[in-house]
Amino acid sequence: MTLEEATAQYKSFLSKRNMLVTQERMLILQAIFERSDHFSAEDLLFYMQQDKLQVSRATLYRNLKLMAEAGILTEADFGHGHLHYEKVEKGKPHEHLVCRECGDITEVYSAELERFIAVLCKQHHFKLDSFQIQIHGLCKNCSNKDMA
Amino acid sequence: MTLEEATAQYKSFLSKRNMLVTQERMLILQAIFERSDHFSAEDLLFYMQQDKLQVSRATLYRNLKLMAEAGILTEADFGHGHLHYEKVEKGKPHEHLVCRECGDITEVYSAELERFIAVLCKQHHFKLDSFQIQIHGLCKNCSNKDMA
DNA sequence: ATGGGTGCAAATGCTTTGCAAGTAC
DNA sequence: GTACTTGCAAAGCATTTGCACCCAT
Repeated sequence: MTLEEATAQYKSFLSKRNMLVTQERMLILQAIFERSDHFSAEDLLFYMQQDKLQVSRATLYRNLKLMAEAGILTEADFGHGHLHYEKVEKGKPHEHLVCRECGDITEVYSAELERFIAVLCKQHHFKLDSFQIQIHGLCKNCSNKDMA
Repeated sequence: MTLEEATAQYKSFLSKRNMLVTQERMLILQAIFERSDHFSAEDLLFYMQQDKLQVSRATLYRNLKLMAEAGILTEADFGHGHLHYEKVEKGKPHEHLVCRECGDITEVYSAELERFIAVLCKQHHFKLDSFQIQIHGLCKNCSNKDMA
């Protein structure tokens, strides 16, 4: 998704809800598209302040939640005490390898795995919204370090 | 795992670490075995206070973390603002269906799914500690209610 | 003009921590 | 006796909220 597409999608979402297109909302969207990785609300706040993109903490938190509802971002909790956000991408993997040593998060994709999730839901008459798979352990780098 | 087995395992863990077997630790263990489901620290605190099992909040939090390290409990974060704990059971499923409506958590098991996780890790040279699969959506009951 | 939006600071909720007193070994 | 533990209250951190002022429509 490009910034332009996201902007269009967000504006449409906002107008459907009778919500306003504010400078702050556009600034946040822009800042998110200058980053490509996972980020926390505080990360983005810091980043925006560096860049002199002025938005208050409260507004940022309010809008990250809103953008998740709008389908621009996904929210994920890796048990690090804060939420992670990332841009929604078509065909984005939902599998995360979280390293307990360096905290690094690698995304992986397995179509087969995803097919199984769907089957599992069907079996349990569960209406799937979203899913995430968190795999905790040691990444390649850190397990090499461990041996040294 | 029975209370007796868990007690033995915990005592062995504690002595390996030169930690003491206190009344509080035994009370907490006991309380956990009186419950079968998922619980949060605050749930358990409330429950224990009802039962006149006196343990302070600080001690409870400290010991839940410890019991997770001891392999008696597992910690899971479903993005509800607090951690969930549950007793470790041999062959316990790691898949959770989390209902966005009623908050209910159903555990499901798929050996096939678990096999895929292992393969995925191997492919990425990732040393697996643990994993969890969270599936968010509407449970059978709530999706029926929705239609009404 | 007017209803939603923003910034600020205070509040919240879960969890952690410093410290003095208590207890298992 | 001497660590390790506990309880208390205070601190910490991410996040939310009340409210007066502001701005997009």
